[in-house]
Amino acid sequence: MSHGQILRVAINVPLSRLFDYLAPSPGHVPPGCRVSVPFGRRTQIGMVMEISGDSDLPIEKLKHAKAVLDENPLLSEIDLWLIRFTSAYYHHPIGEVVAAALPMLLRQGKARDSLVRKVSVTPEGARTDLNLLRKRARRQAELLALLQDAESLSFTELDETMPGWRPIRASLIRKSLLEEFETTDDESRADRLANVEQEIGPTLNADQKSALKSIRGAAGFHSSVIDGVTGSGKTEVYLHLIQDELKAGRQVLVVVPEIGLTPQLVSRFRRRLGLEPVLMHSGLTDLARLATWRAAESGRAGLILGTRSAIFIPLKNPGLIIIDEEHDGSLKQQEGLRYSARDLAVVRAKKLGIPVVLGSATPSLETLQRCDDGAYNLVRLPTRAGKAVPPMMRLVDLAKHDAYDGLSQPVVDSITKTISHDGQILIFLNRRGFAPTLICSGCGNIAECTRCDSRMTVHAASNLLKCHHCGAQRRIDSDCADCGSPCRPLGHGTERLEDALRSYFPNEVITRIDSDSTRLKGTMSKALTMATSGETRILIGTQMLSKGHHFPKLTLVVVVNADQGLFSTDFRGGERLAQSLVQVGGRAGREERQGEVIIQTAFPDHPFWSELFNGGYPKVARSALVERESAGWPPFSRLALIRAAATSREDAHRFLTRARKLADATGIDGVRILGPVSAPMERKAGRFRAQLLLQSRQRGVLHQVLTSLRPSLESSTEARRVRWSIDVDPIELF
DNA sequence: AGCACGCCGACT
DNA sequence: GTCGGCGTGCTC
Repeated sequence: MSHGQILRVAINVPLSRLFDYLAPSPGHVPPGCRVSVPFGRRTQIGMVMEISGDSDLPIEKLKHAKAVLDENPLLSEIDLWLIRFTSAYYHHPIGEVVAAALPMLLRQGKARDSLVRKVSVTPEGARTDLNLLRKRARRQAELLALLQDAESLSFTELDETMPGWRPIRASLIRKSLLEEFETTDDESRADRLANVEQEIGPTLNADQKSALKSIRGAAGFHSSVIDGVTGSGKTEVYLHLIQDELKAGRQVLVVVPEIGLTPQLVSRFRRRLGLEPVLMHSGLTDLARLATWRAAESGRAGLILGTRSAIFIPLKNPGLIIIDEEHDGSLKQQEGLRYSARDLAVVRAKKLGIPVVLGSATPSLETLQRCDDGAYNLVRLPTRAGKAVPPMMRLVDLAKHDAYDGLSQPVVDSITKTISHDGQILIFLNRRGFAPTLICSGCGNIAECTRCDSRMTVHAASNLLKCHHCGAQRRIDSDCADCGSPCRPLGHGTERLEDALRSYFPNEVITRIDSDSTRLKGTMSKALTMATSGETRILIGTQMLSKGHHFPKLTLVVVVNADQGLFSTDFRGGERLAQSLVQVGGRAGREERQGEVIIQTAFPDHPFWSELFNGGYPKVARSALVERESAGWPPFSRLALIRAAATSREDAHRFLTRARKLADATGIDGVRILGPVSAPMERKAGRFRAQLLLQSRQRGVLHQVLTSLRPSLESSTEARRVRWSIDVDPIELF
């Protein structure tokens, strides 16, 4: 018996099933359209995933959807397929996957082409001398300056950049210096040609040519990996591939790590391709994200450049997907829907029947293994383009040389020498192990966070103790709460290092770039401008400096302490350390002068070093693969981690014990279950954390277990008292 | 998740 | 006698 069409709708709730509704009125509602539906006591926006002739529920129990929000589907069949795949593969509620795939405004039910109120300068306003205006009306000049630079800005953008601008706008409109207009965002942000002439790139060297040939050679879906050392001209190869697609009228999606999407990269694409790349990243306003999404979906944007969430953007006419820095951890989301943009890129490209290119100077072991398997086509760019030579690396033994305030004498000497040659220096700090703590000189008590199992970090400049795990902060106590003796900082923080450098080199420009020193808006870009122009002599920073920036005079990189990575408990420790050293080392040197990398270590005899120095990253990667195979770690097995956090330790463990029982009860062979165990840092932000690790040689059985586990866990009573998640292919084991 | 219902403790 | 705590159930 037919009941007309039943809409199977995904709703943004943590439940892994669809909800059935009757169409609001007779007529066809295609999948991919949003609907507003009554859900419990409230109204929700949902996505029609499929149409069905019947329902598991009695028809009379079904409600009617209230309205269809889209005339045409927002998502194509293939886009919907990607969402279903993601939900199934990562064992994550489908409604939440839809939410992750859509820009906020679409999630909230806004029209895909909303009218936007904008303001721009009139020709007269463009000519107005700001200095003259500034004398009588400072705020008016400020607003006019913004608009002279930007051409036009929306009301929302101005609300954010210049609070209280609205009354000022009125006076400027009265003077005919500004005008107001309405537009749909797609018109204003089309894939317009930039006002720059298309720049001609350098001639490709033999390696680049053969890489291009090899990638262009195959039609339809194929995965290629460009293994190219820093400076080998990977991006040049991308540019040629992108140009091919643009000429053929197809779109290209380029995904980069969070810190890789720099203005420098964008302007390079703009100059070389002669078009404005459309951007998607966390720094954009909701409206700007919608505009990008819309430009991609409508096909008006040729090149879409974004961070991991861009992997879900619909493309009208897709031609190629590029994942740059494919080894980078930020391509994997670490909360909520824990997906890997790199892995989804490959399945998406396969479904679309288009090529995918993964690029890195330090490919992940997972990717190298798939090259060995023959699943991916590996192309190498083994030499730096032009005349540049790779940097020289050496170790400084911290057992032989005291590193007062983090700097050993050989390092100080090298810095001095580099300065005399007008070179720049980058002091690189691995994130962990560099936090100065507060210790009591009497009883040795160390200041700890009250909500986490961690020590507080001293921030001398603000006179605060901060917890880097939960964000808690408090004033530095001058005396110990227990014994009353005075407290003092212990350990080398970036601040102490900076102080030491300043006393050694008082006449040099020294800039520290990290999340603390650049929290204020604009300081980051100012610091980077100074550094890239060569004005800054010594740069101090963390991982964020190792990618995407080019410092023209940089010839010396100092790695202050690499030892935490050497003895990491995580099986990925060695791979990560090698990647970050090679990446940061790649910043050093230029055509005329060889770069130098100095690494301070207390363990110069550790076998890791001889591998790295004799065979570089490929050697480290090879031997790590051998180790992984014999230990049965990924990529030779598959992992899934079930995490739980609760206000009591017992609740977290009880939930995971239940999960383990359920997993055992499936009777599926070939899955090893470890735990539950408490997380190494058990308490974080006031919650006790524990985890259960599932491991299998075959992906299939692991997923069978998870598939049967998820619904039982969702409805288990133990789940009420915990926050829990499933992490498939975790990269952070703890 | 978000919301209502329901059943036990300290307040006007 | 009520207000409100959060345990339990449910959402087509």
